[in-house]
Amino acid sequence: MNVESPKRVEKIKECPECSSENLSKDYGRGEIVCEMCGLVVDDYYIDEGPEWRAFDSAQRESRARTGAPMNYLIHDKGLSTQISWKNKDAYGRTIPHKNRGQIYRVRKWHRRIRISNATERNLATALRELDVLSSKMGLPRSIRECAAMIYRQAVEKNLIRGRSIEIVIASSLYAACRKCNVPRTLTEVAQAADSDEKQIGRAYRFLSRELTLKLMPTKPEEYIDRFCNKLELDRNVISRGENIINQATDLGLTSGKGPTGVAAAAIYISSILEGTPRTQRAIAEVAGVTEVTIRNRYKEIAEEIGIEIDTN
DNA sequence: AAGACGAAAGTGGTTGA
DNA sequence: TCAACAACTTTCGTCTT
Repeated sequence: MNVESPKRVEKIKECPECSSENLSKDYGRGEIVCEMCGLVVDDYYIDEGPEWRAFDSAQRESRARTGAPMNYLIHDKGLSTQISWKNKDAYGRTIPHKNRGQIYRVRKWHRRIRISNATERNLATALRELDVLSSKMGLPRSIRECAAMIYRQAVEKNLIRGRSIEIVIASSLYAACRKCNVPRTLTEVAQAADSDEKQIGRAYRFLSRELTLKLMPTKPEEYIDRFCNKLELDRNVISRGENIINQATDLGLTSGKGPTGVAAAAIYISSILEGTPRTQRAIAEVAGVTEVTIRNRYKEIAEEIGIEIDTN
């Protein structure tokens, strides 16, 4: 862990350029930006004090640090050492001249073994990228490892050629999330990776076909928990929402429909029924769909299930 | 002013010839 | 490779509270 002190030197209160106090924090990028003149006041904004515990995924996400823990998941698991270029032995004694040739050869081979070929080098940078990306998204270790495995397989099968590491890493991560039943939407991954959603999607489809990842289409209820957390809705809404989705699924209302849209509609209905309504817009935003889609879904569902919704 | 509603046109992806 | 198609989005005007 390349950790320096978590306390930043001092808190910056105003923009040095225009002395405005409207500074906004961009956690995704780790920057503090002045809203008046657009100056990036601090581009290494990471820590804002301790985050003690995270009770759920939303909190973890909002509290997580952006930086990359540097050690695990590095291609050689961070276990490598380098032989120093000083001609000293472990006790600091100078190595006699007659042994220098030997030491030199050892060093040379040691380096060559460590990051020998192109694939290993590729893997090294890729896994570093994976680490950055997944900690940005607040994903647990198990998913990183899953993504790393997928990526390794892709490397072994020579599937990366012609695709950028960035894109393949992002799609491996997306696949891993689905495999572990903690789906993130393609949009979310693309935003965090700061790259093109279409490319990631294409790479993902390619990977899943070539590696036969056999991933089922995502089920709407897997989104409910996370969306509800973001909307600060309690357990009752979540379980009622899941209930609604199950009913809708039994009635065949969900097949062919976008899972996020269905989840959003279920949450909408459920939040109203539980007395803690959220606006369509708010739900649409966290779910990554439009209000119109929510409307269409929830009308279908409400009608079939026989739930009446008063909008008064 | 904010939220919900719905019509109409547009978009990107899948399917089948 | 192309066209048809369904799902979803965008946009915009209207209605309600």
